[in-house]
Amino acid sequence: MALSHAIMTALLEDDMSGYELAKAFDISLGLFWRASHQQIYQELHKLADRGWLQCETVAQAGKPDKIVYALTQAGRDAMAEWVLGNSRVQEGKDDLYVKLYNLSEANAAHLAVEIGQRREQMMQRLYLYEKIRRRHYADPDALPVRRKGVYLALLAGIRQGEHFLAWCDEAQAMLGDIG
Amino acid sequence: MALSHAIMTALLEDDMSGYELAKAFDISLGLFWRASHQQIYQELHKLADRGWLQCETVAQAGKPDKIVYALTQAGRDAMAEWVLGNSRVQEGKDDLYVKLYNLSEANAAHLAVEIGQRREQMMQRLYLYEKIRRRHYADPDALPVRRKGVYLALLAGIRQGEHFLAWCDEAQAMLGDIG
DNA sequence: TGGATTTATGCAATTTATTGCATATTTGAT
DNA sequence: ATCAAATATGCAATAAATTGCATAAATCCA
Repeated sequence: MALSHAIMTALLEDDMSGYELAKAFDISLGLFWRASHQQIYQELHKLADRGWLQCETVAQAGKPDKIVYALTQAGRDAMAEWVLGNSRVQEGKDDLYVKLYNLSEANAAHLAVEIGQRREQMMQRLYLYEKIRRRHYADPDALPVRRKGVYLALLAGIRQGEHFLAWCDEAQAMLGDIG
Repeated sequence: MALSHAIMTALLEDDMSGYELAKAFDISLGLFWRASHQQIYQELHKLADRGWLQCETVAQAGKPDKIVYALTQAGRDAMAEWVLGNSRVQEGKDDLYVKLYNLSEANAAHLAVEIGQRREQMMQRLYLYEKIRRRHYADPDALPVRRKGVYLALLAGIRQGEHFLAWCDEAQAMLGDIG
């Protein structure tokens, strides 16, 4: 299980509540890992039970209380060990490509629309990630070690996104000739 | 659930047994969907129960019998309808990127090795996909409609792979300066 | 004839992920 | 006052995926 590791990674620098984590997963780490808030809350309980996280209820002005989680030393040790193990790729699964195998005159127009929507979503994401990159990773070689890793991950996401946009254009051009 | 649709897509042109499907998922469709043979066999039962597939035991010379599955008309109809619905992206989940967020002097060398392994795997895949492309999709505009869709999916996979190789090189260069 | 390998299919337990609720606090608008 | 929306946390049922077996026919090699 690696959702736990994704969560602990998000907690490396900042302590966070489940709610904050859920939002963090939409942005920074979201390119590489998705998780619902239900999953996150459940995992947080498990990690706290295992002693890798500790939690504390924090009162807030103008908002309900929150439960803030922080990595314990045991948690940090577990992470350090995990990084040295072998990674597992969980290949992305995307209906869109499977649908393309079913291309016909009857659905070409629909698929062109779907691709257009995906393109739009990716544009918005890329805009966000590019902003982060320009703001915090403008000079990658000057970054401290850990941040260099974050930079590389970000770079992979951005490149992937850019390639996807170009592909969308090609695909739509080709689909346009059919529908 | 869309494993069912991936399976039925694989059966669009050729009837296949579970064993053959499992192998087909490693190649052609494998860029976009992964499934274990256990999952496939189970899904085949469900689809047959639902009337979307029909099966037939076929004796083979020099091999055990196999159970070959074929799309029924109901199955084809269900597929045609499904394509017109909204797609769901299941974002890829990859430990490697999460690990990069944990980069340190202690693990930079290990991560460089992991990236090298991934690069190698992707090279082999790309070699296969490029071969398919050159052999069967050399002139995309001349393809029949359905094959154009397959071409577009293949193209997406190849582009993604090529970008990944380039990223690996960059990442290894950066990691080399650390470890 | 015994043993490894490939082909071929499957069950069962467990872990992960999704879906659909349920609840409660606080702000701000009507 | 009430109602919507954002914040915040959670349970339970189901679906999907993974992991670890188990079986069996046929080939090939020693």
